[in-house]
Amino acid sequence: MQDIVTIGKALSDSARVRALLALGQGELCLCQIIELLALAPSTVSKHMDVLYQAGLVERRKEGRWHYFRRPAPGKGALPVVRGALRWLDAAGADTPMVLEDRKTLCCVRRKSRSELAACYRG
Amino acid sequence: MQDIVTIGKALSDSARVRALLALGQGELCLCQIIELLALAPSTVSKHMDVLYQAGLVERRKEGRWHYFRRPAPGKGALPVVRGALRWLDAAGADTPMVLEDRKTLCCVRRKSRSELAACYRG
DNA sequence: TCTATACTTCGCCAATAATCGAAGTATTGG
DNA sequence: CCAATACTTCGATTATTGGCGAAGTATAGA
Repeated sequence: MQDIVTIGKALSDSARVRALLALGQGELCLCQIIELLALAPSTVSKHMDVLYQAGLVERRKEGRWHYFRRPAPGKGALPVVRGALRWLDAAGADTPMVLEDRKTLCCVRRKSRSELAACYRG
Repeated sequence: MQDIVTIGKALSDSARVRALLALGQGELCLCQIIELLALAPSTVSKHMDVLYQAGLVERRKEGRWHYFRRPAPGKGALPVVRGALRWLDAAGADTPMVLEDRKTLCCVRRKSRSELAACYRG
């Protein structure tokens, strides 16, 4: 019950939903998500923490980079979380925003570290 | 995409989630939902409107009573809505709050019109 | 037609949430 | 050790939301 509301809250903001759907394509570093969403680093960091607290993403730290990914569909995550992600994927499949983000992500993935780090400077 | 966020918002409040899960048991009149949630009529009315705008409930007016129900699982409602309700039912199944509400609802259903209308007076 | 009922809408307030920039922390390459 | 990087946390601001009671609306029964 509290799970449901927490997950509902997590899915009640378009930035978070976009991030989650983008993660459907695979793991991303925070700076890549910042680039995708075009929001301030502190804002994106907070959004990702909301998703993490809800169990919708896992975090991994590699040096100074923080990576986020979906829990593997098969294992680990609570059924309520897996169900939410299944719903999200079905609901988001090939909607205009998702397709656009997918295109943006292709560009983002090609960017170098220093290009991505620009968000912290300017 | 906007659908997802709208549904997410609708599911981000425990009063609305409880109402939706209660409606899984069948149609309810607003005053019954007011009784279940123990909130002011205006508050509950607003909550039900949020659910309605998200497509998660249908409304029916019979005289002065306003009834709410889930869209039939098989037809009408958008797939995104049906998926959300399926997820909700799986996630909410037999959680303590749901079981308690189910018990409360049994009492509520037994109440007379004038007993239910008490919420509008005091 | 008048009154009671069962709502909805409005106006307000308090609490929560989204956003940013600035300051703080951890890591790492020089 | 120092500077730069890649964050996170803090503090402030603004926007949104949840809550209530009071006033408004629609229906029904006397």
